[in-house]
Amino acid sequence: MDDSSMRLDRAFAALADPIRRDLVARLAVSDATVGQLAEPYECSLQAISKHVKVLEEAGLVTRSRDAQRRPVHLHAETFDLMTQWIERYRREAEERYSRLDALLARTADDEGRTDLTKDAS
Amino acid sequence: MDDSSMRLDRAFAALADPIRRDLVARLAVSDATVGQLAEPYECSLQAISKHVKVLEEAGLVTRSRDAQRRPVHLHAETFDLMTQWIERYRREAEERYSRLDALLARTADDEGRTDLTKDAS
DNA sequence: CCGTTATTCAACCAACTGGTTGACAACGAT
DNA sequence: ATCGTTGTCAACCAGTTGGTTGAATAACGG
Repeated sequence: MDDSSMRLDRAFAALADPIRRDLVARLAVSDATVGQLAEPYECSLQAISKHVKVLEEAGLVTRSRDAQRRPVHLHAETFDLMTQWIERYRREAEERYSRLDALLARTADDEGRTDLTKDAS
Repeated sequence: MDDSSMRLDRAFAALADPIRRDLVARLAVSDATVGQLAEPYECSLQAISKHVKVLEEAGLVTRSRDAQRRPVHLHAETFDLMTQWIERYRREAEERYSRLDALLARTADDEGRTDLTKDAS
């Protein structure tokens, strides 16, 4: 629904592919064109072009124009968004684990459904 | 190919869905059973059961047994793996951006293909 | 044993994804 | 103007995903 949710959808989906993660890793070293990016892989140039497009629509890279070349650059901002989302819940998970809260996990007092992992009738 | 790559595949793919991210957000507050997790959504319980399975196979949650219930807990470790991956490249992207390295981006001296965004014949 | 609760399995379906090939567009060089 | 380079678009295909429903399993409470 929400816009930042769709951005996260696309960003996570984009990185859920080893080739695209590899592209990101290589772009961290240096900007590159689609042709250069495609070179090391067995697959077609078109396939890589698609991958780059996915990364671009996810906001993970941007592109400029230089003659017929369209160099690709990493775009930090969206990585930041992802980190923030993950870190928020990683921290919770860690804290709850270290406090052994898991054993007393409880909420549910708004509906018929009352107990959680332990009985409480 | 590599094992940690597959883990990242599954983890990123798992979070590329708003329902699953919502499940994670709710599990950060408290552990819960599949039934409790399913309640707020319009869709079937089975669908949520599948979502939880995806999260579990991605290593983002673990489950225990308590009678017929199978409470779900957040598992920090995999979040950590993701953060580390992302942060590594976010940092690069940011540094390169602030140094305006983008303008001089160059590598390629190992093959016939020589120049990048600028000519160098 | 039998019923209830909690959850999963199985089969199916529509939509999406990652790959292919072939044609085409954009630009620079000649 | 035409050619080579660089990249995209379009159509297609196989495999995966997210959802459905209905049946099955697991664990407890009589």
